[in-house]
Amino acid sequence: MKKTIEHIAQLANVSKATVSRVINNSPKVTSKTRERVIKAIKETGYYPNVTARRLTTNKAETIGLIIPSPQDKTFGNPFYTEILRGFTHQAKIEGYDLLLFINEHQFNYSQLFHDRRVDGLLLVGVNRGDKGIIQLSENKFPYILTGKIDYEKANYVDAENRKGAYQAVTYLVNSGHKRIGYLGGSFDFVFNQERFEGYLQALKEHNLEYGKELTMESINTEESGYEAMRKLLEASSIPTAVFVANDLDAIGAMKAIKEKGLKIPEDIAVIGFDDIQLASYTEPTLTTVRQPIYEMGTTAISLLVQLIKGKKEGPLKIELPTQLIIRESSGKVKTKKKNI
Amino acid sequence: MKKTIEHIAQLANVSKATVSRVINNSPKVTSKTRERVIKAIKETGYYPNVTARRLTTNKAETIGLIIPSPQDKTFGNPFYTEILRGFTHQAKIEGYDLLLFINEHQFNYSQLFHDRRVDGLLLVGVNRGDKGIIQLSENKFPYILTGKIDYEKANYVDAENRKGAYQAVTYLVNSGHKRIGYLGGSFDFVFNQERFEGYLQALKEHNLEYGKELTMESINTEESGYEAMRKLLEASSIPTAVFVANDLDAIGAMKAIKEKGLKIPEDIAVIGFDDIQLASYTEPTLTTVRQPIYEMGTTAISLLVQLIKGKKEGPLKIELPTQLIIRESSGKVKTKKKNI
DNA sequence: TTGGATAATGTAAGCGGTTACATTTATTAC
DNA sequence: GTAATAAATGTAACCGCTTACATTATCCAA
Repeated sequence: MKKTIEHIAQLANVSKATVSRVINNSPKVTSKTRERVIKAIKETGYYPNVTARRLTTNKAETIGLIIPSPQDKTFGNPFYTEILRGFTHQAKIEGYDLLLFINEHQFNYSQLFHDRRVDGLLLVGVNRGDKGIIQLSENKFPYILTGKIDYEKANYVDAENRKGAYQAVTYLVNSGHKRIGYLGGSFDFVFNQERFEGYLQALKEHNLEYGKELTMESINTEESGYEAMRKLLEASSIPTAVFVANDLDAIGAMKAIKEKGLKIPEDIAVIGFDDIQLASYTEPTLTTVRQPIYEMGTTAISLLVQLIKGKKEGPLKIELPTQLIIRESSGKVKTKKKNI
Repeated sequence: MKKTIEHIAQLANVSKATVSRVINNSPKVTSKTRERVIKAIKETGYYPNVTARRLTTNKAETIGLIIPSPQDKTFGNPFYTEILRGFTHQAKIEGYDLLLFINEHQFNYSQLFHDRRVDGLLLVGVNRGDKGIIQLSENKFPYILTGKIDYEKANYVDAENRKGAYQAVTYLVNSGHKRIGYLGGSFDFVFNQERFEGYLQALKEHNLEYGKELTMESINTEESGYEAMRKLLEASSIPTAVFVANDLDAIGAMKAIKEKGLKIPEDIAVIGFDDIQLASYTEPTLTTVRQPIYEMGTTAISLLVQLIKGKKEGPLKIELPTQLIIRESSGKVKTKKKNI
């Protein structure tokens, strides 16, 4: 038996409109009739058809979540799982459904708005040069990014990448390190550049040397971190500490260091970025810059909903603070053999 | 300017019905009129309103994806990320949207059908005693689980857990191990029990000892694997090999073993289960039983769509084969000092 | 040329809600 | 008790599509 608002109306001996009012908690319904309607609803096990509601109200009640293509190795990063937790949690609170999409084959974001599939878009891991975002902005489609891109009008929630990196490297400097390497992801993502800039800034402020031979690119997987570190270790003069712009690379890097027979942190200190769960279980445990990933997720949803409802206007730019979590992989620089 | 099928009809000088036929590739439209309509659609940048279509056709064109609660530590497991890849990929192919839900506060699955929010449900990481599933089955709601539960009519896609575990342990036996430990997750999940049973079966077939002191429970996180292994190592007589029912626990276990000053695989061999990406980057690299996680994802979606379309009927029970991936963490048993 | 069959197109109802506006009922003031 | 006013409820149009059925156009045979 199919149940519609009509049936409930008949059962409760009222009009469809009244039933609708009860469902939507309109104040202008007598408690007597309200009870009759509620009784009818309970008896029949009626649930309003969301599709019908969405059609009349012209709202999708839905947020599109765009995640990086599965092809993209970075997708396996625990960062995404964690931020997803924040998204789902907050979306439920705000009463929005979350539609999952993968960003591949130059996926046309705008279409999701045109066919009324979503009210807003949440984009994760977008390339800094992505042109689709400009289109969204120009069409005034509500959207928010997790992470900055090269578009000054973009709405985003990010972490204080530069500051976090700066703090980490400063910590290394204060521990006596003078030759500090850098391993990080492609500048295709702004956060990677910012972390690098934080690293550079810390070096400059302390008049420490910087050179190409101290840095290596990796792509945010254990594998690439491993390879990058191996290359770095081939140089004639290797650093006494290395700041790695994300934890997965850091874990790979630690593997390379240990394989070379070097000790962490005695021979080379390592600091990562992210503070993924795994960071507490490496050997040694990983000192790292914690991003408030979960909170970035909930914040992003809240802001997006405000954009959707017109309670806020873009551009929205939020940066949440990071925190240096000190564990075993960082340490004071090894005192050189005193061969004066 | 809002665009509806009406506008296109006027522009192309045809009726709404004809436009609808063109959109839905109905064969009964002259190529002349079809072209006129297509031209009008292109000119206006018209996209059909999916909500309206869904209301008339009474289809949500949507699959609900239920993932374990964020509270649940296991959610961070790379297993989920990987299976998600399979889901999104296949859902796109089949033309279904994927709605993301989290399974918490005794979430009422059935409601999603009643309010026509979804056409089917895909449930990941469901507890073996979950009663909600019975309700789904009895209501003939299309759904599919990844992983068996205690309900013989349940539809599921799983891996050959027992067989995989059996192969792994048999491999250890063939490498000369006689005292083989087991570390695995709670029997709240059937796959854990099956893996344990595979372990037991292999022991029995080779007349090897088995005892409580050889096994320890963990919960599929590095942390718990670490703790469980530590406890196991406190026993008076420790195993020469340990089969760990999932990779994250195995990684934690390896940490505990190394911390104790023991070598892998010389002192204790370790075999995991899953073959997550990380398994290739541990030290030593982890021998493990590979599940076809991605394929489990695509298979689950395909089957679910067939259930939705009435092309198949439950119960549907699929088990995909596993494969033993041999890396460094397993090895021949250390030859005892020959004190005959 | 005509008529019957067939293909193309149009008409209009319906999907299940919401809501502006109309109508009825209750409340209050005198 | 009645009129004026406010509150509760009802009526009916509408959201933007799909589709059964009706109508018109096209084609072919006789």
